[in-house]
Amino acid sequence: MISSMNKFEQLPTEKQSRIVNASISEFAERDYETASMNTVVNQAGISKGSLFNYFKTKRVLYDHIYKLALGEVKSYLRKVRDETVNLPFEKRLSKIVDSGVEFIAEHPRLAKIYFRLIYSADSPNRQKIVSELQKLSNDYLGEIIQDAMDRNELNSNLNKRHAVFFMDSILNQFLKNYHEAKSYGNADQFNRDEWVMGITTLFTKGFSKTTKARRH
Amino acid sequence: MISSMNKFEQLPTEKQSRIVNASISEFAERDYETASMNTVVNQAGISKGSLFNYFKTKRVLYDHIYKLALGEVKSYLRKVRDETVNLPFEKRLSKIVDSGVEFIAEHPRLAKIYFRLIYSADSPNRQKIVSELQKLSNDYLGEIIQDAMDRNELNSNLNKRHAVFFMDSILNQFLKNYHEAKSYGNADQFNRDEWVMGITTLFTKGFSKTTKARRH
DNA sequence: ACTTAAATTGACCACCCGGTCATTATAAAA
DNA sequence: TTTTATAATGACCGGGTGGTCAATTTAAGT
Repeated sequence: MISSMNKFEQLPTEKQSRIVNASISEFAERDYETASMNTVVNQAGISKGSLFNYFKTKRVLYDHIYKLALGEVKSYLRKVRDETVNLPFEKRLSKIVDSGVEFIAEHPRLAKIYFRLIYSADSPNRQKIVSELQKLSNDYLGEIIQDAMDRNELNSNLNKRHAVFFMDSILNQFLKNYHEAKSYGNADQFNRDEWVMGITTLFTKGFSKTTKARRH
Repeated sequence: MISSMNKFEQLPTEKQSRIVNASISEFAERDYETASMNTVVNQAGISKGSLFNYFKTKRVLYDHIYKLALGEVKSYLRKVRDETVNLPFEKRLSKIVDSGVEFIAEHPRLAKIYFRLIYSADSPNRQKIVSELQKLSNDYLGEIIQDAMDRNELNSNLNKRHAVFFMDSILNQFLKNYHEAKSYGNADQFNRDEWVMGITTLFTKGFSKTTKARRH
């Protein structure tokens, strides 16, 4: 197999992980334009020439790293999806939030790269990446919402595209805020259970008076 | 009054607006770190020394511009709030979205700066700015939600902090996507009325089966 | 041990940055 | 008109960037 990454992939794994580690740190800390290849080589303990031998340009290195981050996110999502297939919608939602929180705790730097991708992103190829992510989220949340509709937990007439969008907005924004609060050291203000309940309540019942009679 | 902006404010208005214009364009196009003072001076048609005479540093210029952008956004929000005090919640929400769309159409560069602020933001002072914005949104949407609660349009037991957060997430994300779709030339895929209805439906009724009996 | 091939290095390049300041052009005061 | 104060200029500075490549070190082949 003729991979464009050959040079890098044939390196001893220890060296590979030093480089990946340094790159993740740098791209988590600074956005694409301001991230420095010099910082990467210094922290990885290799020479500049070597890095540019393994990755022809900064762009290629960045592509490698963000794909890696996204891969981790995806595998986490897949895992929680598969582990909750039989649970009701509310429990599923709750588990998704939990697993997001867990992911952030375990991979804070990857989370930072992920949020940079979906929110900020003067990253190269932004348009392509964002539309890929929208498809991903659409497939993922779309499936979960469809399941809930099939089980009569959600209104089968709802506009799936809208529902996915709303859910995606809220989940990502919540996790991003949680992540930031955590890195600023005041995550304790978040009562996760309360928030999860809030989200599920919004999605199922909405916020209007439950006893209010509907006209006609 | 001893303003730190004196130098700039005492300039002929025509020159001021050339500088502000160029700065807005640059900070809309590139984020803080990569925005170039050279580009600004060239586009404004003034010398570098002059710009640094009016604004001591890049930071000071940026502060001036983002405050300007935020001021415009705020005045727009205030306007729609005041014009809709007597309308029901759903109509109000609809008008807010409309006015957001209108703002983006009229001030696309300011919108870009605004979204950069709330989403991306490796801007200087990010933490302070973001918390100011959260307070702003909290006051603004909080008031509208409170009004709706007072009129029995929304459940008076709902967690206002949550409701504000959810609404803020969805509104901003919707407008951001709309803005991006527009600048990529495919805004036609957005049926604004449908989306507004979707948002209000979510907020009032939620997405569960409406006929489903509630226990007790 | 000697030769050859491959991997690693870091000085170096052209370019751009934010910011400075001696010099020049402009306007006000005399 | 001449002098003085003020405003505008752009060459220049130190520093950082992504990327290159001749020179050197390391490893492999004989």
